[in-house]
Amino acid sequence: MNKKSATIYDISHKLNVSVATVSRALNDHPRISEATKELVRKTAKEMNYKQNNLAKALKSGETKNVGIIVPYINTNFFSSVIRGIEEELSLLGYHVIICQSHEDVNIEKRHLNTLLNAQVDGIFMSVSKTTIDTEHIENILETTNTPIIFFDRKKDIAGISTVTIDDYRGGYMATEHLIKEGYKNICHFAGDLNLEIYQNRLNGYKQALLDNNFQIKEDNIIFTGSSIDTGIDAIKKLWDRKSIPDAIFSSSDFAALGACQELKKRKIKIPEEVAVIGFSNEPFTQFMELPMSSVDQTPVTMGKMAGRVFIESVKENGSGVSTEKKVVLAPQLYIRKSSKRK
Amino acid sequence: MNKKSATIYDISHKLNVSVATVSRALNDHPRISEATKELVRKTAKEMNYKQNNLAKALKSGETKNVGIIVPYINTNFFSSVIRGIEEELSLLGYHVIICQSHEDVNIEKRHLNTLLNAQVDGIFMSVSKTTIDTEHIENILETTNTPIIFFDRKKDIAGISTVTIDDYRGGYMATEHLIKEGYKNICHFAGDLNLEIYQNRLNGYKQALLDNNFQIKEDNIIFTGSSIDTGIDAIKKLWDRKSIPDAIFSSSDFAALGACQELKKRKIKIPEEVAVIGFSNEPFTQFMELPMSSVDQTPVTMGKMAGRVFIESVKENGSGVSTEKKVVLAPQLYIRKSSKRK
DNA sequence: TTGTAGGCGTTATCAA
DNA sequence: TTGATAACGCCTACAA
Repeated sequence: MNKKSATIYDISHKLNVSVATVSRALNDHPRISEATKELVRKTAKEMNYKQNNLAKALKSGETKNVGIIVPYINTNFFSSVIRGIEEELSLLGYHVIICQSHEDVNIEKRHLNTLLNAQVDGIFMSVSKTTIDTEHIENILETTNTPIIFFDRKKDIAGISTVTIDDYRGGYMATEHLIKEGYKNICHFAGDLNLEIYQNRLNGYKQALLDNNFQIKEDNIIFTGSSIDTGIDAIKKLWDRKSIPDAIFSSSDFAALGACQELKKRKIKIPEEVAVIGFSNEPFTQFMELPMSSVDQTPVTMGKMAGRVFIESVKENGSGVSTEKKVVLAPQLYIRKSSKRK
Repeated sequence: MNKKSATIYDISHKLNVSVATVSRALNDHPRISEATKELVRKTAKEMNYKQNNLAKALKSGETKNVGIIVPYINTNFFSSVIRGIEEELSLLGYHVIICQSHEDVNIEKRHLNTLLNAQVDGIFMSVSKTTIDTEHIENILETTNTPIIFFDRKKDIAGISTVTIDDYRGGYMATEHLIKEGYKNICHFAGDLNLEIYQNRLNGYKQALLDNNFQIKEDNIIFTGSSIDTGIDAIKKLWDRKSIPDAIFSSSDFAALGACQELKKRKIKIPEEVAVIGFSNEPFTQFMELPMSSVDQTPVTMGKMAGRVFIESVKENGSGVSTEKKVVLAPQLYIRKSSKRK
């Protein structure tokens, strides 16, 4: 009952030629007569022959598979990056293997290991929030030839190429925009500073303030997560004290959304009394009651770039040298009603 | 400069034992002394040995990889289903390979083939809109043992398990809800009827009308796509003629969104003058200016169920018998402001 | 132009 | 308890 697919042996038997001939014919080897090629191809089709990439990979050392590790796949940002990578690489015959770390460094480690065991040709990853130590990653670099490419959430490790957006500039642009709109007391919802992206957004915010002769008030920096609830809590916290901000630059769209909800509840008008601007340009931002300004991360482009960086590193690996690439994409500010007072 | 990872041969050399012993020790074979096991494991770690799953797969015939083909990965629905599948299967040591068909049956075919070449243990798929003929799929069934599982967008093919939601019931529920709210002239935005899901949603809509003594007016069935623009166009078309509906049940959230936008533009009040209800419960629906009612498809659950169906079929395949499963999940109606008149 | 044979890294069978 | 060896399916020197 088991249908085993035909191998080149089966074909060679049927045709009374050697396996080598079959293999070469199937691979369009120049020194095989057109007649045999034709014959082999025809019978291969008849016998429903399918090449076993496993065997080929075992021989060649190339699986034509790459792994991707992200915290969760079902967010607009990560699924869009994956889309970009897949579109860039599937044309070149690569398959894309997806793993979710659930923001847990131990799961991340496990996936890294199983991907390596699966002999992937490369690994794309955005580190989890709990990835503080990076020994497990550096270790791979030292002991294997498998290229690793960080996208978005990177760590500074020599020899690893990265594709990111300029989060600093994103933070700067958002803050500067608020200043130009006349807001005076701008607060920032900062994310987990263990991740560079949030560190950079915060720094951009700070520098924009300084460059415009504003003071940086530590009280105006609230740490939130990337959920609606943390945004709600942040508003509660802010309004419980004296100095109330007139603008919020949030490092997360979801926290910004929570802020909008809580502000509405308190009958505080956006953007008249308080401006709100988020980060990521999640699809929902443009459909909100009050369309929300946000910083776009061009995720599909990021994925495509990451794919290209990988391809280059594969080529280089063949030639011996290997230099890391650091691609930095420009963020794009989408200004909508939530931050336009003028 | 090339770092080649250690094999069991390297270990066997170093320890002066046979490869067989090493292999058995690593696999915790009962008839190997604890001492050698310990020694082997220790040196394996020292030499940074990593099992080559390729070789193992070649031998065993199991790659522990499954393929998933979806139109696009970066939509909430598909990425959530994938999340479910990944979470269910990664625990069992499987990896998940993602392919996008871009709604093109030819790309779908190509992916199907390369996945088969990659020796995946199973294939999950949601067919593309251009998949009319299913010969290429039936062919796989006949010539391989690779189980195929359809989720959401299925085709009726004997021997293929499916996991779907009850779209008929979803359509019925949505329409009935509108009727109970007192709407009298309910129109339907139908999707591509080549896909069963849209056929079923339409049928549910019709039956709900009939069961409540409403007439089915063919004019009230507008064919839209799954984009905002098609929803806008639909409203234009409807309002250009005499009998204007007082409720819209859209088979797509995006078309429903387009409708809301166009209605607002025309100063037509939702839900007082016209009710709107969508399908898919996309994240943006709850954050809209006027939160929109929608039918939830429980995508993560769908993915998990699909994973389980696959596992069962793997077990069965070992035992010889193989019966197809048809899992139908219950849709969930989320009633929000856009359809509550009372 | 075609054939022979070895090897990729494992596991499993048969001996010892 | 361990060892030798064949086999998984393919590719590729080397030979013919």
